[in-house]
Amino acid sequence: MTDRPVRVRFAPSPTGYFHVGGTRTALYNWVLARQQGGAFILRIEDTDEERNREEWVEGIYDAMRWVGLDWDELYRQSERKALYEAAAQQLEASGRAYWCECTRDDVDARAKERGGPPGYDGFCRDRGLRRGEGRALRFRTPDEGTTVVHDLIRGDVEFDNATIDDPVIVRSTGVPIFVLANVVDDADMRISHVIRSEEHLPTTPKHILLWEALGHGEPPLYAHPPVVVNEKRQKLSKRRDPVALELYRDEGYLPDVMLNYLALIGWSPPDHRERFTVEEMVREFSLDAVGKSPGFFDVKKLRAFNADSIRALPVDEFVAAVEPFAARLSWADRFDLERFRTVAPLVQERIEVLTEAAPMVDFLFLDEPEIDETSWAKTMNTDAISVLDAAATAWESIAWVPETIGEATLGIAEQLGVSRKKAQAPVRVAITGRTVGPPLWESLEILGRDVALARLRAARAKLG
RNA sequence: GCCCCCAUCGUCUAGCGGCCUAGGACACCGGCCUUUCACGCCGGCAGCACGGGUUCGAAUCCCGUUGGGGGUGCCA
Repeated sequence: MTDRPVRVRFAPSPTGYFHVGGTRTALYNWVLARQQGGAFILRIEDTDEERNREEWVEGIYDAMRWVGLDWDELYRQSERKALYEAAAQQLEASGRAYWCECTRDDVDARAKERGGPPGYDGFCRDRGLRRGEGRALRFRTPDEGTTVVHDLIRGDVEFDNATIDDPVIVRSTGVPIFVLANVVDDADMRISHVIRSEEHLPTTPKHILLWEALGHGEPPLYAHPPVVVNEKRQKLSKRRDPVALELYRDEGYLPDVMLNYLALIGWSPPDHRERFTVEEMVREFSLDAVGKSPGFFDVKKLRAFNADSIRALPVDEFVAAVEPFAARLSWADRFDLERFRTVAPLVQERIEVLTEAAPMVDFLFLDEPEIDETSWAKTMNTDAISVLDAAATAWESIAWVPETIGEATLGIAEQLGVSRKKAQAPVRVAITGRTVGPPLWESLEILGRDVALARLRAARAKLG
């Protein structure tokens, strides 16, 4: 069984935004396939017609492409219904499945009445019902014995068959349920390893039982990596947590950083490095090195990784990466890529996500700096007037390069008997609008002497 | 309720019986550098959930307790 060719699948359902948790599951699958020279299959599990939407399917493709998880084969379950129907008929014919007309309310009511555990009680098991309106097909699970899940991450997990209810496998509408379609496809696609998140572990015995009932022999190898959780340690939810991968893409996270960080929730390379490329991961990944306990999705650490990677980017790549984000700015028409290129190295080491890049140097592109009120109030005191006047005078005749601009500006401090900080701050606010930003002397050089002097005068005028 | 999983600093983890006085990273707090911010460098805070075993020796193995999570759908 282990010498079967490696064929893995990632099987998302298009019922919402593409999830960071799902990205990690996809990554583990993809890495194993690439490492073993196997196939990575993308299977869209769109059997639930009520909840699926075509735009979510597109979202899956976009997200996978963004992080570079390319697939070798693509399937959609909505196009494979005949296969599931055939499997259902086979199970019915062999007596392993039966039609049931109980509604959810019936099942609940009976459970309550007998005071036992909730769940289906096998009411229609031997009623010999035929297919018909309002009837669903249930799989008859064994009443005795145990089913063992051999899990590559967790070891053997044993389930008592008596605790496994008969699951519905075909809805009364004729549409197959996840468990059926999933097993039929895994068999048909000759999947060797089923790697899916921990939440599926409790239903895995049903998959195995079904697999055997269908006569497929040895089931695939299973591996259930732990779930990714939020700060309250609950499974990330599309509803309450910011988990859409596209959210991170739009905020300016690098795709390789996403993969690196996500891989680290539950796995680390043999030498304990934290930063690695996908190539390195393909080389070193091993399922039995995947941890068992749930991991918190820590955006702060993600940001730190991202900042680090942005800094390490060759300048040209950094500039190219910023361009699409600049295009979304409210002042996008004023943005100039070549001018940005001149400050890019200075910006690069000061941001954590790409969306922060252009706004940090907006004053280089706008006609007038956008004044931050707090910064202004903090710096534009009575000393500021003499500082601004002195700067204007000093700047008139010097060579317009960072070194001399710096010398001249800091010279004001001595001349006026104020601290260097005090001399620099009002000038920075007059020029950039804020107390913090990229190195000022370099910024001034790019801005040019005329514009610089004009901004000094404008600020001076506002002070009266 | 029942079934299943999990348990090392706040967080992600290293550790797979002696190398542990428990290592790294993020976060946080100091300091240095410095035209602001950031980078960089130096330092600090902080953890084996609890109780029993097994063993010469346990963070590591076993049992129990507690805690957390997942499942229990005609969702996936």
